[in-house]
Amino acid sequence: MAPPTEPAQSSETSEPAQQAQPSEPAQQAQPSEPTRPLRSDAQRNRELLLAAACDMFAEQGLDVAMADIARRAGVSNGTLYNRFPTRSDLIEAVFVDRLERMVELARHALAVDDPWDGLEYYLTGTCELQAADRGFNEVATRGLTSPAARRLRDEGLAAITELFDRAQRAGTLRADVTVADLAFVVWGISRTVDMTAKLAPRLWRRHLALLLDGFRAQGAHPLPEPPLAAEQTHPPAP
Amino acid sequence: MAPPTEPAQSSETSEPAQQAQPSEPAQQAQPSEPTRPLRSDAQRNRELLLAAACDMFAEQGLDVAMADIARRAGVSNGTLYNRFPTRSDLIEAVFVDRLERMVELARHALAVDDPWDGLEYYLTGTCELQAADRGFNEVATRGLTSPAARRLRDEGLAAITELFDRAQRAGTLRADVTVADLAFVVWGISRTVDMTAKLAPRLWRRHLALLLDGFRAQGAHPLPEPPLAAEQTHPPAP
DNA sequence: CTATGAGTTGACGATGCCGTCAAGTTCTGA
DNA sequence: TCAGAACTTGACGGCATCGTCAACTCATAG
Repeated sequence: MAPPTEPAQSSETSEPAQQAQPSEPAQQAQPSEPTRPLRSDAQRNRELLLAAACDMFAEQGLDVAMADIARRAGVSNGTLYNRFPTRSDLIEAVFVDRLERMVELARHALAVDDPWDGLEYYLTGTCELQAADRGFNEVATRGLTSPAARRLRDEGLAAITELFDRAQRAGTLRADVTVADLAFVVWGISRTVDMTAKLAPRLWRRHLALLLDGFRAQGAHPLPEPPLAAEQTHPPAP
Repeated sequence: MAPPTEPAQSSETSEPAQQAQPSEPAQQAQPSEPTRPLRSDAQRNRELLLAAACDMFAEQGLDVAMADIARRAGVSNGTLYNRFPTRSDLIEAVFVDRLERMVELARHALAVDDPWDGLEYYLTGTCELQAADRGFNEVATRGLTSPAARRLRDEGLAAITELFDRAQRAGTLRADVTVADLAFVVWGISRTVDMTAKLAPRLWRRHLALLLDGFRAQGAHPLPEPPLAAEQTHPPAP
């Protein structure tokens, strides 16, 4: 099977390219808690808010003023707080779909024949998501903490681990790295994207290529520190 | 000549190890502008402020409240603003000495016999400075803009360029990288330091080692993007 | 010793953001 | 159609930070 071509699209424009407006079927149907459905107008407002937040996060980062989001959505700040009591709630709601995309990406990557190409495919795709959306770039480093997000993260992690093992078995990925070391990719590219989004929006690819060469088995030199253990890669429970 | 051993000290403690309290001979003697010397008490306050700022920047980053710095120095906020009208002024004043250290480091590195070792020595030293001081870690990515800082930066750049050329001539550093690509090291490690200073204060060394392996000529794969040109690496004039 | 101006003080107004709530509006089920 | 619950509104109080300024203090030159 040939590598999927998806992550080749030009997604390093500064303008976040109107992506994946969240249109989930409204409030999460937690099996354990039968929350009554939202009233129709409330539901509409919720979607307006998510769309507004998605746009503003993408353009200005996760720290935009809550009131600005409400204004952009065309509702009052009271409504915003009604629907999403904390900023975190809003962030989680906006970015779950992106996590889903990452999981999908990892599974696609497993379908790539050559293990190294698969890994590269996955990382490029992930970084493209980061480069396309300032908000997601921050999310990717800070991490999300909701149970739903954690579940998705674990799913993704499983796929990536497989991706890693495969590439190590093939002898192309150096043997002394762990999935935890992928944090360096996310973190590093994240900063480069921050710094160069305006000036040189494609430069992160160069950073990625260099770092990736450091992950190759060929010519690897011993590493000075043990990897981060058992995924303390991300913040404690909500 | 054997590699100097300086950057081996354990400077990755979270507590910034009381380093290099600024004790410069008071206000900068600009040759063009014969500013009258500060009154003795004012001079003392200036030093108290620099010391306080140095500590607080190191512990809490560059965004600490100005009033907190003044309080820690034992003076009123009015005095702080008197001495340093803007936050930038204060930051520049606090961190010039660190820039000097970086220049020094680069020159030391040139004294190392093996070109690659010299490069590694320089980068490790720089990153140790970043890891030891949250404020400097931010400065290293944002950059300073005062004329004095720019001059120092250019001096350092000259030394590093020589370091680079030497290593490329020796064939250990890959031929398709530029000094501008060192930004990836600073930026990347900067983020890793941010994320792991509490949890795993030495982990950045692993990140550095991986990235450094990517800079080796041996087993280099072609890079997808041209390097950043002529040093737009840093922000516009003050 | 004293006059003078450099330096200090701390209260103050301005700004921006957060999150709440009582009063008003709108949807929905009967 | 209508009652009542769900939802919205926007003004408000609270908080933190910034930078200023008139009144005061103090170092220094003469």
